[in-house]
Amino acid sequence: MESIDKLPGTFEKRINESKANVPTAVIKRLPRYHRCLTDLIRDGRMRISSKELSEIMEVTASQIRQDLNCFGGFGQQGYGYNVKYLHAKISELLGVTDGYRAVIIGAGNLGRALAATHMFERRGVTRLALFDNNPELIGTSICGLPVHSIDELESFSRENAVDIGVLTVPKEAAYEVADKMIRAGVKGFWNFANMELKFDNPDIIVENVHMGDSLMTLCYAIKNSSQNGDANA
Amino acid sequence: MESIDKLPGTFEKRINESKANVPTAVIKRLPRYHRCLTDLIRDGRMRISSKELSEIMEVTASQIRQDLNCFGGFGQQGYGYNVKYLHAKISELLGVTDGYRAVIIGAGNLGRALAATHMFERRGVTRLALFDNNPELIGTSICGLPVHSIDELESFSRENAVDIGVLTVPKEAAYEVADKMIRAGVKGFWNFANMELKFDNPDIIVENVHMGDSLMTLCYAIKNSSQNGDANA
DNA sequence: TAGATTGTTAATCGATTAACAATC
DNA sequence: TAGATTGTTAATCGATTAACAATC
Repeated sequence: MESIDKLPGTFEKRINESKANVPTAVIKRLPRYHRCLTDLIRDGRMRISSKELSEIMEVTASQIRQDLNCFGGFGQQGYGYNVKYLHAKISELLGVTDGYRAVIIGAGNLGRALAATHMFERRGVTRLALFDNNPELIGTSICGLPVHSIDELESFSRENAVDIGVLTVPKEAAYEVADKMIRAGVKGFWNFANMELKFDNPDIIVENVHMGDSLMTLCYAIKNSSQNGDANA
Repeated sequence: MESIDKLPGTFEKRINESKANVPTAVIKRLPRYHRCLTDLIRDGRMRISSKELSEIMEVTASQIRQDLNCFGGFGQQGYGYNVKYLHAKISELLGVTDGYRAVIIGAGNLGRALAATHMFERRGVTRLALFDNNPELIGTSICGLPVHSIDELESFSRENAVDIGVLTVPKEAAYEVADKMIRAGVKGFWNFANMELKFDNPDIIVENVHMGDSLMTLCYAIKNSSQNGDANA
């Protein structure tokens, strides 16, 4: 928005471009900026330069300025960035201020662990309920969240305007569960089912989590560290 | 290795290069190849071409051939790739055959969820125990894994040649716990403590997991999907 | 004003894709 | 042998870094 008065001749073009064409690499770095700024606020920092932030985050100052400028001029020449303002802007970009509503499907070990964290609320996401098909769990509550029957998932999602489905179901059940929710207007899935959930409709967003991939990356790095490594190195 | 007889004049150079300089981007794709090949084996497929694999995985055939060739010629011209052989080779690269040994530190909700999965053994990693400082849990067993006191962590790690520490402790405790394990010869950490664990020693490998970042990426994508998106688009 | 630091353009680097010769 | 498909080189594309003019 700031850019409008700076570049009066081209503002129409700039509005359209402001959020479009942001490189994926930049988007994936936003949560880390957000985390880092949260820490800086906690420490009472009021302002920070790209130089200093670059030292904390171990990236280049150039990258920080380039990244932030994908979304507009959040800083001020000669001053740097206002920590709280930048944090607020990035929160906005990441939808923290939109109050998305989520339900967790599957009340197994992972579902329960996700019910127990503060991860959601800390990021502006409200959890409404858990869903499972185990009659012993239905009607109980886990970490303050009611456990409902999967049979009620579609109507519940519709009536409560659920935005996000957190899938901790066995992979065989993932599509069936997701389809119900899509019919009820759910827009995004956080999928822990260890398979690539995918829909033709580009408006349905899926974030597939593969914890095992992360473990394997760790094993690869251990195997190839200088200490261990291949014998012919 | 195969490259030796193909390029007799330059083999010394090639041995050094064979595993060195593999782009990070390639390494991060290996677990997905591994998963996909596991599925193909389950389905009884014997051979596959880069073309067909590219269609299944929705990447280019060129990328698949380029990626695999970072590690040697696993295929055969005019034939493609032998599914089982390729799977075995990638398993080897990822250390699945090395039988790494892990312990989980923290028997809270996440620690328990990790105790319950088959994620580790499926990737050749053996879990030996959980550690916690809650006296009520010490001496019990969770999903077949004994829960020990944190006080025993260092000696246990040394005596049992533990390779990997899975950290599900509060972030304030992460370095203290990790340092103990490093003294005991632990080489790698799978860190869920939601902070960047980092050591000067390049032989200590850390894989920092930030589940919350993944949730935020999902929210960003929902917010910016064509359906919702910014009003001025 | 002078100093600092951004926003932005240009240069570099790395990763992906295309093309094709090698070869099974 | 002819057809298929890899391994590999060259071309393209995207992402990162460097440099500096704009400006607070």
